[in-house]
Amino acid sequence: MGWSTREIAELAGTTLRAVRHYHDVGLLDEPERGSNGYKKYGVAHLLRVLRIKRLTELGFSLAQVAEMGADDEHPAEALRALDADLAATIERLQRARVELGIVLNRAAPAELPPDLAPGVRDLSDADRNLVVVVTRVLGPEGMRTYAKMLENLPQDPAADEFDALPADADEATRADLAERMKPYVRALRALNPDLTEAHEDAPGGPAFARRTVGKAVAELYNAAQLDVLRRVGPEGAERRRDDGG
Amino acid sequence: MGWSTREIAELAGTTLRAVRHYHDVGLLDEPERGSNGYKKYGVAHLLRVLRIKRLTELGFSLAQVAEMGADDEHPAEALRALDADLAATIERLQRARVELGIVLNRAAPAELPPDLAPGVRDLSDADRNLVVVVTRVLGPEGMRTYAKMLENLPQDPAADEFDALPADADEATRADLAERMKPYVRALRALNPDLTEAHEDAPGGPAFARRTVGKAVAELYNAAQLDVLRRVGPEGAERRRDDGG
DNA sequence: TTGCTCCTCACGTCACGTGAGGTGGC
DNA sequence: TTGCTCCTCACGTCACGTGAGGTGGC
Repeated sequence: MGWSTREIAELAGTTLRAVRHYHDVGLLDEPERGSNGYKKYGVAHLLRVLRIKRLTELGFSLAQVAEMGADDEHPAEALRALDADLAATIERLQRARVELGIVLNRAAPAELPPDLAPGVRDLSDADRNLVVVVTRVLGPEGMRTYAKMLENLPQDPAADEFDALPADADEATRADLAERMKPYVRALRALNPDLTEAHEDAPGGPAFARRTVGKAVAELYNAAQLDVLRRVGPEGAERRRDDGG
Repeated sequence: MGWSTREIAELAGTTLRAVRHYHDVGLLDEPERGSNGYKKYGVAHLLRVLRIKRLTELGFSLAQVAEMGADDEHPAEALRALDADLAATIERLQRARVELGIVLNRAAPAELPPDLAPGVRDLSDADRNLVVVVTRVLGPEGMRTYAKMLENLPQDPAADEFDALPADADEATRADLAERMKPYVRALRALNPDLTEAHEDAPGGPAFARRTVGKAVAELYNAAQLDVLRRVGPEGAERRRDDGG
């Protein structure tokens, strides 16, 4: 009579080591031993292990299980808190699945908030990376403005040319490209007059947002591209199609 | 120029220590240092940290992130496997919430499979614990038979008396109670003829199931109750209303 | 000089997993 | 004697958390 450690473990659907761990942390009383030193577990132990297992599967830590004591009463408060946790976790995982779906469809890199994904599909690598950085510094209001812009990007006939511009492109090429991009930038500004204030509610402050985006631009585009941007925008390279400052 | 460790951590929405940990495990290259030894991070680092963070939030381990390499390609296979994992986890958590709801309504102890919960509402503590043990040893077929029995328990007018029977109840009391319980046991057997084979598909074998349930009965009821059970059932105490052997 | 940020060890946490080395009954 | 199960240390794992002690620019 009396179950071995392996037996209660299997009856409870858990492992040898888990049962011993519950002894170690004081969650489970040690049973009597046989003459050979083997533990001999009873029904009370099995019920206890089942209770521990169920509660941990529900998401309680062993410390919380210990606090809840040995009686059969489950404090309603703890249960309700856990239920809220579970609901939040489920929502988080469901959002994760949605994002996974987007990534699987190659619609956007995984680092982007899902609502920005559609507008970003046709951008170059550098542009997409810039979008990722910008989304890290804007506040909620600026984010909305920015997302709206991405959804309504005008056609830029010189976009491919800009993206492919070699770092050592000569002066004439750069000047010509800048001229042909000016109408695009004007159209962009006309379509998105609010863009100028997009950085205003940045959590780190407008100045930090501006510096951060400026640094990203400087690192993501090559020398010739940066020169073209300087010629195109009246206020310097920080103001490409992606920045609101 | 160049972000500090704290800055990329905040830009990426993670912690100082996490960024350093990514260095430690080789997931993130160390950036150049300033003359004071401070690290100076660039946009590529930020993008990398964001990628690591997004992938780990999706449920990948750091080792898996490392395997996926530094490029922007997310192996579709890994993503699909993860998606299946997420779906399973969500289902598990949703089941957990359902069970939480049952426990909150005091309808059953948390250790019971949810579909058995309704029939168990009115049982004594000992009976409920016996049900818990029985559900640990039966196979799927036996479980169905057993659940059906719990849903159709006949009325036992002597149930309260049995549950309250003191361990030192005298001979006359025990004999009388046993006589009055016999019709109940007969009715139970008539309603559930399959119960005799409920242990046949037990995963640990019928013999183990029988021994386990017998041990549980012996521990859950007191001496007088066990004596009554012996008198009531033709085959001994192991055959109370709960056992199918 | 005082604060503040940065740095590098290095041990702690949580819930066990995984041998390492030894014993006891068939 | 060989296998098998049980036992007790005790270190390992994973993704960081948390001080401990020291440095550098304002």
